[in-house]
Amino acid sequence: MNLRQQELKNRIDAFGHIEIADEAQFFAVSEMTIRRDIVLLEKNGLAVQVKGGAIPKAKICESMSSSPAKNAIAAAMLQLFEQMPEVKTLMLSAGGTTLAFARLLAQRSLPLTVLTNSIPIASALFQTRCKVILTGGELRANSMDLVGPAAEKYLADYHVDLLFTGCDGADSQEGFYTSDLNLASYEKLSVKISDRVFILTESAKFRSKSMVRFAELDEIDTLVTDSGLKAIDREMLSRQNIRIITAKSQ
Amino acid sequence: MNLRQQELKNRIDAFGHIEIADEAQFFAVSEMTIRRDIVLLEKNGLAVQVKGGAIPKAKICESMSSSPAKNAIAAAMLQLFEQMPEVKTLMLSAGGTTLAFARLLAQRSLPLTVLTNSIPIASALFQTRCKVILTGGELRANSMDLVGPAAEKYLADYHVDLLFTGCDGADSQEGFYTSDLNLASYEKLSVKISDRVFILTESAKFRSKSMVRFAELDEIDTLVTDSGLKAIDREMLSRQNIRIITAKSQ
DNA sequence: CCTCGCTATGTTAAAAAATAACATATTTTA
DNA sequence: TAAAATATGTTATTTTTTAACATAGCGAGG
Repeated sequence: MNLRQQELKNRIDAFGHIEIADEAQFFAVSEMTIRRDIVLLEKNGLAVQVKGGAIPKAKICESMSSSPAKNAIAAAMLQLFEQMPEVKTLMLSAGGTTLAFARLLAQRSLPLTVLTNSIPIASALFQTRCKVILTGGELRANSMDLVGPAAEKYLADYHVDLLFTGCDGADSQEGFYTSDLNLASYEKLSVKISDRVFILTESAKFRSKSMVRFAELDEIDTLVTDSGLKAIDREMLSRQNIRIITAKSQ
Repeated sequence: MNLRQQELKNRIDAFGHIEIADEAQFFAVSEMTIRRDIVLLEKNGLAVQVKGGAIPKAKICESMSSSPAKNAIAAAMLQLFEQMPEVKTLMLSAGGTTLAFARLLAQRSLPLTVLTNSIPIASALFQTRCKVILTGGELRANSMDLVGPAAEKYLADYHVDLLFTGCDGADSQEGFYTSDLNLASYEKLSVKISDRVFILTESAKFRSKSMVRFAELDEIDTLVTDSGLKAIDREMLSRQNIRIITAKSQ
């Protein structure tokens, strides 16, 4: 990336948005050149091209995209949740499905207290009636979550009515897994401080145990998943008194 | 906002972006109608119009805009900072100028440990070589900062080489002020756990004390400001052994 | 029950912006 | 230094956006 492009990015960040015509004049080059610069910045994920110019690229924060499957699960969870008006405090662990749920929650703007270790979730609930408490901790390298001993120390002082969490792998006899060691330790503690635990996960996560188990079956209250869950898994989980909610695909 | 517009917003959030042609077909209305819906969403700050469609609006997170004055101060600070290679840990308090500094720091991507209570700052330093530690705490209503007893408890365990902070008001005899009571309490503690304190602030903040003092003059090491600082203030501060760095306006 | 005024939507023409293709200049590299 | 690669400018074409006007639906008041 050349100097002009570097500086253009700075200007986009500084001003919040730039216009192609202005920048062409500022740098004394043709509009086409600025256009090409913007396309390059967009390729590198440093800016977003809008009508007459460009704006800064939002990092994962708000822009983490969800899938129809995740939305369906989140919607089913919300429906269930609305039948629990007594719940006042909940905890949302970092994850795509829990983020989808947080976005739905933001639309309702209920007066809840939400504890989370996910910046995207905190961001989604920003400026709603929810009181948002973010655990402290170290920012993970690839997702905007907070983990580490500090986050856990923080958690130890809390108690919540409900925990909503996803998983990276699941097994109908063994329990629920995550692929990150730090995260697993954090999740284990989350389960401990919560009265009831809801797992929100796509059925595809079943039959693939990943690295570390963070919850055994008897710690789980409800599983919310899509219609792809195999009958045998359904049977096994029910036998362990786990309630299964199946989201109807959209 | 009607049902279609509400649902359109959901779809924008869910998919990360939508195309006008697709949505016109999906809702069985003309493209013009979708266009009008998008400009309405944009007016309400719920989405951003891009070339062939729309994307979700990033909340304050990344998009907090900076001014040339703030950038100039941040640039001066960076220059100073680069002459201190021995510094390994620093703390950045929430604020516009400190955010501008964090953005410059992100470009250098130095192997530092940064402690902050600001989500925008954490976000700016995400995926750089900086190790970012976010204090826990309650999300403030109007800016993406973390404050409250939890944040302070968190802070109490730390020690850093340098603190960078802004202020809402300053006085060359009395010290530095902020307008928020919770924030002041947090800032006081920040000053305590830092070896050296740098104040980054526009000269316009002088001669207007705001509500609560968080630092007295003898606690401050260096003031970085623009060329608008009055000679009398400059004199006063120097007499208290405060080093003054003047950013050249851009 | 009608008509006025309001709003939402659709249609079309004009304007603006983005793209693609090619020409020219500039830098790299062998 | 010449050839190749890269960067920039110019123009024509296509796409997207805007603006202006037409139409349809709907409720309030007569």
